[in-house]
Amino acid sequence: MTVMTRDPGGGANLSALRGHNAALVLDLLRTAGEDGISRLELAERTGLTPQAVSKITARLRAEGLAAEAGRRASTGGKPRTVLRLVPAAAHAVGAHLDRDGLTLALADLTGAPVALRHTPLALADGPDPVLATLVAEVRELLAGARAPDGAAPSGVLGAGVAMPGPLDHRRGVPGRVTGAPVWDGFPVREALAARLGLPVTLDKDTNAAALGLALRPGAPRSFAYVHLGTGLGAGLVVGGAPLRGERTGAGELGHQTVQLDGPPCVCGGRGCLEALCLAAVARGDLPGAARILGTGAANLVRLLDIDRVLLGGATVLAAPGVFADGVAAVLAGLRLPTPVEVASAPHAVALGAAHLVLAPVFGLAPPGEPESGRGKPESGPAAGPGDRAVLSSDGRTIG
Amino acid sequence: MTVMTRDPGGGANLSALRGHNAALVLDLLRTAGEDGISRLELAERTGLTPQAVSKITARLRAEGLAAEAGRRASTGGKPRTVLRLVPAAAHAVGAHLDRDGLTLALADLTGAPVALRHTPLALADGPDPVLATLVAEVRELLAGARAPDGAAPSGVLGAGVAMPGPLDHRRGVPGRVTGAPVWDGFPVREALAARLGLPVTLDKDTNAAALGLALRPGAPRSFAYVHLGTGLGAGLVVGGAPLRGERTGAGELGHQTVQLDGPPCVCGGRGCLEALCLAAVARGDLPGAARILGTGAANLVRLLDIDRVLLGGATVLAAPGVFADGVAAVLAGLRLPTPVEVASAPHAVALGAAHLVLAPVFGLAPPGEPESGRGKPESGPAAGPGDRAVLSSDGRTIG
DNA sequence: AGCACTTAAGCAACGCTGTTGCCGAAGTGC
DNA sequence: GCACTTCGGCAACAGCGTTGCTTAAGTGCT
Repeated sequence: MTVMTRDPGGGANLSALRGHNAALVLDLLRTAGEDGISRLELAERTGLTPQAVSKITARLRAEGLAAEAGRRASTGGKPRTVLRLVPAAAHAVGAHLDRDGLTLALADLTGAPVALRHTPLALADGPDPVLATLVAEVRELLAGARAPDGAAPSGVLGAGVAMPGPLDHRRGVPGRVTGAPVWDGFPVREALAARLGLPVTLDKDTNAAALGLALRPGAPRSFAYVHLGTGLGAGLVVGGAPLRGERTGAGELGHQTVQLDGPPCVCGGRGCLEALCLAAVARGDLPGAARILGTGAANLVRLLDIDRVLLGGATVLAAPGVFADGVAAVLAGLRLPTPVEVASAPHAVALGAAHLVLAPVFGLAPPGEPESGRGKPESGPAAGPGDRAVLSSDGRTIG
Repeated sequence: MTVMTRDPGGGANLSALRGHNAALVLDLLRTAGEDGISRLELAERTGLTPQAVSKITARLRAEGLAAEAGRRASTGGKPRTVLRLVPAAAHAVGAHLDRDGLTLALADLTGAPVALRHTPLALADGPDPVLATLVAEVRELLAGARAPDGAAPSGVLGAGVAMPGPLDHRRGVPGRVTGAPVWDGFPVREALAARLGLPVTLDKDTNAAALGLALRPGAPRSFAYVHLGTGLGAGLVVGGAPLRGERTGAGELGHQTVQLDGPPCVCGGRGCLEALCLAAVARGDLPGAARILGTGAANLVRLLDIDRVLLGGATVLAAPGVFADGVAAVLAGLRLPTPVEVASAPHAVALGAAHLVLAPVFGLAPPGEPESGRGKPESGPAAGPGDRAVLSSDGRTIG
């Protein structure tokens, strides 16, 4: 029952312990949402003593992250006090940097959108103009999201940036972005962090979307977010956390071979799922495309033993019923009981990108940083280890 | 740097903290192997203070799990004292329950085999005769592995059992074992635990093999163990830990569709990798089988972004060069730099099964138990939470 | 040889964690 | 109005890693 999954280089001191439990409680508060949750429920769910939960929630309340919100009905004694997350206690910027446009979201601590922006933009123009636009747009976003009293949004924890792969989320650097070699190896994370004055996290668009979906209350522990738009990709969530692979390459569903002797693909292979599926779409055969997509989804379900398939992307959203039914039919034909749904959340990627920043607050493994490097301890001279100083309320620095 | 990955229901108290750090140190001692590792290196690798490492290693030495073993060369001051794991401090039984035979291994704390046994056996005979044989064989194994002074092997922590899927590692119950419906739903883990008087962990054969490979020193963080024998399956290791999926079904590589319009398969699909690959083997076309297998491996590498492909199983081992070269050629043709190797470890599954018991000692997530159940805290009335009592030296009970 | 210097590892005091035992607060139900 | 139940905070406590200092055990220059 103890369960702190190991992670090489992850010695735990008291500060880490405190942070771990605080994150755990915060996550339960987040999951409880509007309903809230009582101290005793928190104690039951965490396995901690009620007294420990009292101390932890007292700290969270002092930091402004949680607040009391009414009481439950009595069951014969003193009624339980309900605690809730304070959504406005902190915010995160999410940026979806796509081939033809930039979508920005400002999300509160619960991940709910507070402000949104969209600007056309050509990713192929390269880092300089694109990042300049991004920085300017973020500033506009934050300026436009002032509270009625004119105060800037409190506690901006950082910015999450989602863009098409391939890239390396650990180093925060894109690889050969399709059609835009100018991005290759450009240190996006560092450059943006310096210009925004905020911590920046970079991830692949599908991973960000999947993360956002994974953090919704009631989300299944494992699912695949299958995105069919101008391309085909997937975000894999296994055991509640996105599966990124060693080089952020996981989820490359588009170039799965599903036809050994199929037509050659630009990737060097034959019979790639993306090529076959998009070809069907191009000739107007949406049910055929759905069947092919369903085969890819079935492969995913069987290989990873996941609980659900979520479909998204412009092509799917243009005919959601056709794709949902087509994919579900393929799974049913293989006697796989996995439910299929269309994830129609608007701005899913931009909001998911914001979750890149929010997730660590709730104890979900952050995507960035070495994370193991085998031997590199990066013995922290900077600030006390495991401090949750991220959440002290001075994070509104922007310029 | 804090990094204790979250796990719902996983509140951490001091006892858990202690266990976590002890497991971390034990894992580094294990990884260091014969070379050993000094206290200061342990401190650097864990991020803990040298003094904390001193205390932890003192406890481990008191428990008999670690011992001093010589010193390093001086670098201008007092030479570092080398610490090593004591292999004989604890043991684990590993059982590979295959369709036609039972292989047993007794492994020491490092996972090295101390004793081995093999008996022919028909899995299809069902639980009663098979488990009776298993229990008798385990007793023979332990009796035969006495030290020169006649003492039974110290600290038998439990027994790991690996068998063909499908099954549910959480409940410890097989599903519809191919060709043997008598096993369906039989509580193997509970029944064996009661009859052996030992904790029992159940897992799929490929998962066990992959776990064993993952725990070898120098193993890559992520790899796929692809097993081609009478069937085709895979064990997936991602980030150092086996990926089992929600119902132990992950790794079902055999029924990945790689030929949309291929021949029908018993599973209900068409063009399944297993059917195509085995058909090529049956007609003597091993290079063809290797190419097909390579396509399946390439799909894995791309989907999961893993570091290496390990091949195993009787069919592969009968012509290792052909398969290794064939698979590697397919990957190279797709410009995937992933190395391909043949994992020729004998008794890989039985030893991997022993690792099912050993892994938790080193802080790797154990495969059994609810692990999250969303809300079920199973508040532990039994023994103090997180106690490492497993390793107190009275574990030799067998009757 | 002898001395200064460097590095490793243990001892003692300390701060901070969750835990335990107890008590007041705030309801229900007879 | 009183007994009972349940919630949640206060205070004392045990145990964790940390800090400051001391001792052990080498190297290298004089």
